Amino acid sequence: MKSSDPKDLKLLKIEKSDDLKTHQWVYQLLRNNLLCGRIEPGKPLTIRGLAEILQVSPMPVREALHRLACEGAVEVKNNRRVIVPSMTAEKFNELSELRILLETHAAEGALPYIKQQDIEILEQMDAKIDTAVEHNDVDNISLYNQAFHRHLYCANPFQVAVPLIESLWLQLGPFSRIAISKLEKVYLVDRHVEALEALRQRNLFGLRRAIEADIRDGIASIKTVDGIHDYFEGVA
Amino acid sequence: MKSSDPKDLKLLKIEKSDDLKTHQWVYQLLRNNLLCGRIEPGKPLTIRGLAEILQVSPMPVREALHRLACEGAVEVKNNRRVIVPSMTAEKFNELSELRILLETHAAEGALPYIKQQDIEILEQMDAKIDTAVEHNDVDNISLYNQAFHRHLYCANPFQVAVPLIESLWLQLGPFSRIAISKLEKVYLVDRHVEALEALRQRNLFGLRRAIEADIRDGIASIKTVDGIHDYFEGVA
DNA sequence: ATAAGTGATTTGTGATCACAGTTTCTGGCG
DNA sequence: CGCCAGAAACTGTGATCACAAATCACTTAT
Repeated sequence: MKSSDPKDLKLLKIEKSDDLKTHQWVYQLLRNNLLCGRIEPGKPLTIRGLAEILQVSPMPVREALHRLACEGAVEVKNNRRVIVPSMTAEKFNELSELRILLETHAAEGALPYIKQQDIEILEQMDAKIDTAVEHNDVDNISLYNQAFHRHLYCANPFQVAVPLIESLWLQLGPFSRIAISKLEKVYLVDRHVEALEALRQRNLFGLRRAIEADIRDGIASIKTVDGIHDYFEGVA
Repeated sequence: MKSSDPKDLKLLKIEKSDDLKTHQWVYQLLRNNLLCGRIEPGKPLTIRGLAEILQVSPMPVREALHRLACEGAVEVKNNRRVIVPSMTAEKFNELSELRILLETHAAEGALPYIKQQDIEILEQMDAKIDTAVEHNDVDNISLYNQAFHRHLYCANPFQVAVPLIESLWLQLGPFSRIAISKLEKVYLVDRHVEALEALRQRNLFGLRRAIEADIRDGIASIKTVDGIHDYFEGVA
């Protein structure tokens, strides 16, 4: 069996709730698997192949793939082949810089709307992250971390940056996951504690600094991976 | 005839080149019409209605609408009705701030890659903008202006911010157009000349300042529109 | 006359089919 | 043994149909 066989995929399934349209279910499922790095860069994805794996008709898969392509999570080649884009060092740096730009801005915009209840929710989320870090549960570290950031930014009811930020996460996801999975142990200074403290004090500059530090820690952590350069561009 | 009739649409058609897929043609057509403000906020769009107007099957229209929804150009309501989102003052300010953030960043990243040839192309584009301004040709002012900015940012081959920026343009487009069309005469200090001068001198800070000034001028120009607040939120 | 109820129409979604372009496999030639 | 042509399989795209949900319009009861 060729390694590029579109059907050679171990997908993390999620249950399909009834109020979810089929194409939304397929989209979220593929999205999760991309963020988890379960679908590696360079992997060709086909509509019919995925439809067979997921036991749905090709139509909802078509829509989900188009949406993911629109968000930059997958790339439609000229040959109309759909693949997970490979990462380059320059692209990685650029995406990281954009994350810092947009997320510090989003945090700043959210600060005035943060209520005590939000802080409590964020504390609970951070606790879940800590637990995941203890267990070295890379999947949940990513998922809970994103949930933490999303809840913070979405406190601003006039938020429009979050979709852009999620697009960045989607593009960084597959690569980050592969890199992080090479780490023996994920160790991070808990910048979320600093962010929470800044939220309580309504300290705008402190919040921006905590968010930026949080993102930069993640980047630095990835860059400590031994032989990280092998994972840029030319992944077989 | 009800004003909300989906078929009551005067769409600006574009010729369909042969190497363009039908759904891409529909997408670009709708995109242009949205940017031109020809489809006003609040207008309901239906798949079958558009398919009949454009004389294509519902399928490519479905894909085009989904893509536009993904980019924030149209909004899919809970009732699965698709409408052009209305603008609020807060959303407008937020989108404008994000434009400044992302575009100054993109300009900075592009500067090292700008060649003499690029500067000449940009000069020609700026001349076309000037001509459009003279003739008060709002359609082309927008189009050429976007082309100018896009060419500048895309000089960086590792560019990843442009899709995000284009999403912002799409969300601002319909509203800006309606606002600008109320102006008797578009008058702007030509910040592009300043940007070009900064490019020649490889002046990073000057370039950022020119881009920011260019965007802020546009915002200020829109805000001079008499009764601008009538066009926020509750457009009939 | 107004408002609630009910049937008819329209909507988006998903499935299936036909088709053109691409890739891949295969068989025959140099 | 290597290489290239041709066929077979596969891919994405677009069209059409069936269906459930939502909307609209008309009727009816108060």
